Amino acid sequence: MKKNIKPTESELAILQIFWQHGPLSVRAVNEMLMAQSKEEIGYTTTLKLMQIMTEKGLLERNTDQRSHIYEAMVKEHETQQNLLSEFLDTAYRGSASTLVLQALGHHKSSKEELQKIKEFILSLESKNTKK
Amino acid sequence: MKKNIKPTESELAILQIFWQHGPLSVRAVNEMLMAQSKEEIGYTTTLKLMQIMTEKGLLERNTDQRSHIYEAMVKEHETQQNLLSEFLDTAYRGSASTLVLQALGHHKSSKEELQKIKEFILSLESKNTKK
DNA sequence: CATAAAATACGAAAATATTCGTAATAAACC
DNA sequence: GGTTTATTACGAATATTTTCGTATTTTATG
Repeated sequence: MKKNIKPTESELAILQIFWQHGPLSVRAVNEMLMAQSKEEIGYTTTLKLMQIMTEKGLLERNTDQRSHIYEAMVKEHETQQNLLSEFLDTAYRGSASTLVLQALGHHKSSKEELQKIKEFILSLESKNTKK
Repeated sequence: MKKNIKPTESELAILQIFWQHGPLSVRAVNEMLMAQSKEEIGYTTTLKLMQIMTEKGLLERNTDQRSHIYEAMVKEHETQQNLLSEFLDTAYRGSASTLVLQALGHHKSSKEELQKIKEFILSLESKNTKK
């Protein structure tokens, strides 16, 4: 039975780093966070966050080495899906099509991406008619 | 120059009520919040939130009547757009197409909605080729 | 106009999230 | 092995959000 733990904003920023780079030490995560935000972030701040995330089950740590190595315990796709469901409900009252239209309208997608979306819609439609 | 005020979760819930029902008193909002959450919410809790929202410019109040009437000062569409941009960045690292595919995949849309989305994509594509 | 009923004002408690200082620990190096 | 250096542990300060108690104000009503 999976819990639907919702990461906070800071936690999500850290998860993104793990999803992109795989297992990392606190120092590595801290440096990457600073690199992307261009702000000073205390090392112990990052450490504490990662410890809390480990308690929550968002991360797991390996203490074999001197500097502990953490890795994400939740999948990017599943986490996005959970966040999306909530976002859809709170911001769009559940209307996925409104969200989709706005996302397409204001955020550029490449020709290939549009093509992929179109194909997906077609596959959804054929599934419906076949039924 | 528009400020990009980001409503908190509770504030968004209140905005949703205004967007759906137009100008309302504190009591009315409080009752609607309780109706949808099935939980007891103190009247002064809702009042305080609405006062804060007024300070932030999210709401405006009319004090003509005994019980003040509030209304939303931000548009649903624009607020959604702001929230969407941030959500896209933090949860999807900016990939609108990934979000769109997930939204279509996990959240049902009607035949008509899918049709509308398809047409919108076609219009985007023709704009590209014409250019 | 005195009283009761209903609303707003205000401040602060409670809950949650973020940040960091300092102590303790480990291990690297002379 | 003692000293330096880097890391983790821990607790608390700060900030933000949410909740509510109590005082004050306003209006309705007898």
